[in-house]
Amino acid sequence: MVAEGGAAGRGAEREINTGVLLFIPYRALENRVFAALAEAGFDDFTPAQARVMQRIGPHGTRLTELAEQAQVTKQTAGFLVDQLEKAGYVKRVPDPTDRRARLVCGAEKAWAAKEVADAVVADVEAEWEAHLGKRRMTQLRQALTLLREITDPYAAPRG
Amino acid sequence: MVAEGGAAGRGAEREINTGVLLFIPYRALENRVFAALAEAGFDDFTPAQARVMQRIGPHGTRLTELAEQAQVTKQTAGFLVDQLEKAGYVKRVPDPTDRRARLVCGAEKAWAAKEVADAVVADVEAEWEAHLGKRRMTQLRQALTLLREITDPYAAPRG
DNA sequence: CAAATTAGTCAGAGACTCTGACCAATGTCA
DNA sequence: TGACATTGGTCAGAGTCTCTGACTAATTTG
Repeated sequence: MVAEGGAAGRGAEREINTGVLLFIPYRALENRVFAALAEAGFDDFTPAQARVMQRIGPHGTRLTELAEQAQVTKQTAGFLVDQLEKAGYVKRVPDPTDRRARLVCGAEKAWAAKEVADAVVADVEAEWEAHLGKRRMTQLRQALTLLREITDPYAAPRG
Repeated sequence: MVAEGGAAGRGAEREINTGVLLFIPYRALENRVFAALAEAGFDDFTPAQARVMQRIGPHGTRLTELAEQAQVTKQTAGFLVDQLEKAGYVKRVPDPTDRRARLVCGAEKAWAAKEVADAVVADVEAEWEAHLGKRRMTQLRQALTLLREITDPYAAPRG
């Protein structure tokens, strides 16, 4: 994967795997958001839980759908939602259109946390833009959005 | 900004968090590499182990350094290296410069797996380039490399 | 040499994720 | 309508990942 087969060791950044290149800023952003949330008192959920919570739509989302989007099994998603429910971030309500299903909905606490998270993301994006320049930042987002078409099985169909 | 709440709804891709945008292709690439490795018979290690193995330099790397770069504790890194050692992917040799330390070195099996992985990464990058166009792909990598300067605590600082 | 630092291990616990088995509601189709 | 497959979800159990805390041993510092 990474490593630098024949190329020299530490200095040689010429051929860094694009995957790693993507992961590094992702991880940095996640860390920042997480730290800020903890500082704001939202320290009672975990990254795994957050990755599920993030995907809850404004009108609630089914467990199975959350599982697919987060790329975990429905059992895992169920486990994580249980924790989130106990911590007061989400609630489950019956799905009026299907008596088998329930909708996982965000609670007040979740929206409050989202507000904090959104603010940090905005900060970090601003820092990145300052470093890259406005043009390059826009290009970056455009390229990533385009890439999503062929890498995200759950991308909203364009058009 | 604005919580637009529609993040999960199908139409609203206007304000997708840059973090998610980074994560989607990263995950897609990782999945592809992992599937290809499994198909080639390298099915006896896990993603977590791979993330450590990936960071082993050509001349071996200390456990502590692996831990820092992979952003896990040294205990976790040690645990993962134990598994990799049992599976025959790495070996530990004494560090000639420090008798406390040992260097984690890749074994033949690791280089063989790396060859498979590199090939898949090249394939996927080619697909991405085909989708984005050569110019945009280059810009993407440039932007990410630049971003690394402020998001990767282990980036080679000098030029 | 004493003290502080650094490399690494051991032990224990919590968190994450999976497979397999299962139940209940829904959809399909003759 | 009634058998059958599908879909939404849970329960149980196991393996993996990760952390904190406490510890040993070698190195560095003064």
